[in-house]
Amino acid sequence: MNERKQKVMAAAHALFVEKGYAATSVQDILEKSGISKGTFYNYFPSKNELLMSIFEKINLETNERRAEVLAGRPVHDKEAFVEQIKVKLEVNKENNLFVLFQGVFVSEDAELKKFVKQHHFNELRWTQRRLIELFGEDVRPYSVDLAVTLYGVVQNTVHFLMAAEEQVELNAIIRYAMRRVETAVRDIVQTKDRLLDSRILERWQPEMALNREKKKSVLMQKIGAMQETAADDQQELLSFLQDELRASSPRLNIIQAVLNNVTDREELVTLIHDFVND
Amino acid sequence: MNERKQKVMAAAHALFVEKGYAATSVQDILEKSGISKGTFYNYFPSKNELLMSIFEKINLETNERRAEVLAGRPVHDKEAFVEQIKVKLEVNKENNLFVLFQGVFVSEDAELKKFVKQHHFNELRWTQRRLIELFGEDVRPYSVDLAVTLYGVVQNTVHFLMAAEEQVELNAIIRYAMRRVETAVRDIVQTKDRLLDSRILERWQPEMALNREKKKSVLMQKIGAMQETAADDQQELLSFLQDELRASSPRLNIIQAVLNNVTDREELVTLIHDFVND
DNA sequence: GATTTTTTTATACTATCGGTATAATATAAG
DNA sequence: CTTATATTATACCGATAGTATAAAAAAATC
Repeated sequence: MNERKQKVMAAAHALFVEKGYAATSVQDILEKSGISKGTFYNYFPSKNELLMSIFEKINLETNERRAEVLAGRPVHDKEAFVEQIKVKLEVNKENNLFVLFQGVFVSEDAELKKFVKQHHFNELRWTQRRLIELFGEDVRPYSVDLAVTLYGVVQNTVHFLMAAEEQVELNAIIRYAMRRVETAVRDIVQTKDRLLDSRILERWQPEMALNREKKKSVLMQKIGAMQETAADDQQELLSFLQDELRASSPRLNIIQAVLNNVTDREELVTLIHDFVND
Repeated sequence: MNERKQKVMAAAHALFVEKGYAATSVQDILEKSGISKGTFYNYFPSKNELLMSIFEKINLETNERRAEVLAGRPVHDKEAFVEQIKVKLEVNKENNLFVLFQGVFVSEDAELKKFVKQHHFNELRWTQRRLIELFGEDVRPYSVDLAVTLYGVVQNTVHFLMAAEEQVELNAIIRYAMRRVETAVRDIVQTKDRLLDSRILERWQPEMALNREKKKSVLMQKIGAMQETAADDQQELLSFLQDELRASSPRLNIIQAVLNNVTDREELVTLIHDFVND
């Protein structure tokens, strides 16, 4: 991406975190990044689209950090899960996402609302999947309930402490919530106490799945493009990546290992992380 | 209050619920209520102040409905508690408060933010107190944790279902959350697992207490003013109310009974409800 | 009933907002 | 060198919350 455009995004990002979305005018962004209004609207169709670009960037980074946390550890590692939750909360805090998301709900931009809603659903689906990995298939029927509960307790506690201007000990909060979930799991599995259909989120997936296909396509094209200018030994690595990514369940560790030996891999790493963590 | 002013509030309230706060312009309110801009800014110093007036009115009505629910039932009646929680959620839904509150956080009006924050703390304090009434003094050290948990699970589930455009069965959600809390209570009391200091909200009370003194003063003045134009038999009732309200723990049932025999009691009922439920 | 005071109205105004339009200028590519 | 693209400065649009003001209407006072 254009270096200059990235500079504008960084400036806007800083202003949004500092003053909030609504309180930051386009004029502020122009002055901070030293560009003209024409250039701004050449880069971004609207202020809302700029915000979405920033969200997307944050999201990519979050997924990468979460993948790193889990790397080399079993999926049922509870400590890894706590750390992964923590990553999200840290990102939220660093980027003042709580306030930014609220600004979105106030705006009348339907696309922006949908974007944030989808993001929330993705997070719940991720939590749901991870909880099943943690506690086993027995909890699958209750996985949405548990995800909503965990998410609710953690988020509500954090927001409360922030409103009360108290120190927020993320580790303590997450571990506390996890202890509550563990007790709830035993209780719920035994009494078969279910509130929501665990497949309720699948209805919100198709669009995502399409999106995934698109990402896959972009990824394959990128690898193809790289192959055209690559040396022979690189060719082999890239071909292998293509095959492995096309598999129904790509072996992530192997991909990671191969990726480390690809030159000029920056963009590719980003794309693959995005694809794999979707 | 001015009848005309109330009509404006009702019109604005309807528009806010229908279109949201930010999307409703002052001009919209003028047209719907058929007043001029000058009159509007004579009634309300700003659009934000109008919103606060509406919040306050909603809050009074919520407290009244909650008091009615509990009337004549023991404080440890779990079903009554469920109904009281439901009252709040219904009010939130009817008035689209979730979106309205978010609009507040986006606005840069510090007073408005403070107002909503205080409202949230009051709700938590209320939940905390009721949970102790329900589960006994043993849970007091953990009452904030439990209140935040209950609140978090219920609110998050409701918001999720609304976002997913699913039907929201308030009763089922609240009862589910209560079952989780009951299990958590046993677990927590046994393991002495505490996250937050149960007195954490007391720090946010002094201002409330001042506010309460102010309400008391307004109430006493109102009764005094009514005495000046009242008949002798009314005088006695009003004097009794003053004495009783000054007591450290006013006997609510008796106040209610006496109040029923006061003529022209509308405003008084509102003030007393507000004071008593604070 | 006349006079005074208060409330309401209509209208024009300010400053700011997100976004558009355009003509001139600078930079890069062919 | 020429052409195409990117950037700039600037004026503009419609909508926003809120202010100012003078005239008209309503209410209160004498």
